[in-house]
Amino acid sequence: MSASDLTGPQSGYASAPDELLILRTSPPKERADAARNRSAVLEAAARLFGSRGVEDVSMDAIAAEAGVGKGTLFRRFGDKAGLATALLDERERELQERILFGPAPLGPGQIDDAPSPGDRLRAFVEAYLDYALEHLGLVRMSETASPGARYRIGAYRFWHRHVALLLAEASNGGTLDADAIAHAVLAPLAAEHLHAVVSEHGEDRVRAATLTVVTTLLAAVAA
Amino acid sequence: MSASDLTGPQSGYASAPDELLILRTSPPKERADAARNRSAVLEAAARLFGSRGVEDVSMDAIAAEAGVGKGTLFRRFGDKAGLATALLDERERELQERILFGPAPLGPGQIDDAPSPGDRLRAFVEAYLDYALEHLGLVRMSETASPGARYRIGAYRFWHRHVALLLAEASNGGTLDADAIAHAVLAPLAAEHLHAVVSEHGEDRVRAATLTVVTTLLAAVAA
DNA sequence: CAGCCATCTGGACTACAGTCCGCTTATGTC
DNA sequence: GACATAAGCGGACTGTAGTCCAGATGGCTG
Repeated sequence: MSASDLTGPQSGYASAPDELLILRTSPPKERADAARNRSAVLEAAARLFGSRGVEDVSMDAIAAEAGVGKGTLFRRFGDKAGLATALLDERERELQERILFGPAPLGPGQIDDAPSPGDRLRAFVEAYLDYALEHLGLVRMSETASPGARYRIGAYRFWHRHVALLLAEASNGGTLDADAIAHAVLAPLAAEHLHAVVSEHGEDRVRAATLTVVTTLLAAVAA
Repeated sequence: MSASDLTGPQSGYASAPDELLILRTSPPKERADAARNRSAVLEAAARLFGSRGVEDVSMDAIAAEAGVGKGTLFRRFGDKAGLATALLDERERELQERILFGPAPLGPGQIDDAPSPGDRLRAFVEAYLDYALEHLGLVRMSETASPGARYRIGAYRFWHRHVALLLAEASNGGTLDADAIAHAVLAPLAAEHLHAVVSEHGEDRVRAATLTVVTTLLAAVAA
């Protein structure tokens, strides 16, 4: 679920632009008070996360800061992971659009500068690391606040499909279980993993190591 | 911490046999009542986890079933993750010993049948998957019950060191950041990841995909 | 055996995530 | 403008992880 909340007018839209057309039916209008509360919550959450850390802010505190009841907060965002996801929504969407429509090597580029799938995959890993490391606290909360959250949110499905498609393309007809291998490629991009490893080795080494693994995989797959 | 509790007589012993000698000082004797309670808790926990699932058993329930107070439970095992770790202790230790001292290709073998580091690494991944998939509920609890738990427990350090050593050996003097890459290799072995991917693709595909990634990495590293 | 004290005990207590449901209010209709 | 009704609201409530500390107890020492 990468839409900014669970019940707003955009609810039901798939997270990825390439799926935008699927469910255009009946965008139910959002009531004025609902809209007011929604933005109040998001602003309050951003404020609190900024001043104390993401870890140290309770849902009660957010509700109080926003001046709404707890029930409202939870009905709107489902749980803590959903709230984090909503806050990340814009950044995430932007990255997804660059991947789908942007310039090479991250995006498909133009006909005359089409990048290789391998280049696109490496570019994806770098861009994703930029995104995740910049907002690590939030991403981590969105992935771990409830068990299994990472694999349920729509964004993960998007990354997974993207990686699987590129792997299949790179293998060029080889018998490769692209779906399953894509999960393995995404595993070291989990926020929990990044958090632990970055604090041990620093961002640069983590970036380099992740790229090494992906690059060697691509080399073997293309052969 | 792979010892079976936090305060018992073995506390302070490092988890891996190759570190056993480091801290032999003052194994404080465990009081009889403490020992009784410790095994009561472990038995109660095993019983409850077996009958309901690991997810659906609260610490209160375990304390009640064991006939001890909550304070005792938490002082002994730290938190839910620690309790799970204690329950896994024996199995984990056994695997660690096979790795350090057992027959090839998982262990170092004898002088005349010494396996290659690549073979040992593949054997490790297979053996670890056997272990983790067999006890997935418990392993998952031990890794996720508290945030960052996976990377704090001694067992992870052991697996990491083992993988890093094998990678370094396999690269045969190449300039390889074995420590950082070892983390990336271990990422798809996280219980949370296994849980999600196995329920999507099944054990066989997950095993195959993980081995594919490791194998391609080894091929590139050795070259 | 008596006394001392470190260790251990257990349940009351806090804080937090998440649920529930009776009440309020915005909005479309006549 | 009044009404009907669906949508939304919020705070009381529940269940759980984890903390704390006053008192009990086991095990050493003389």
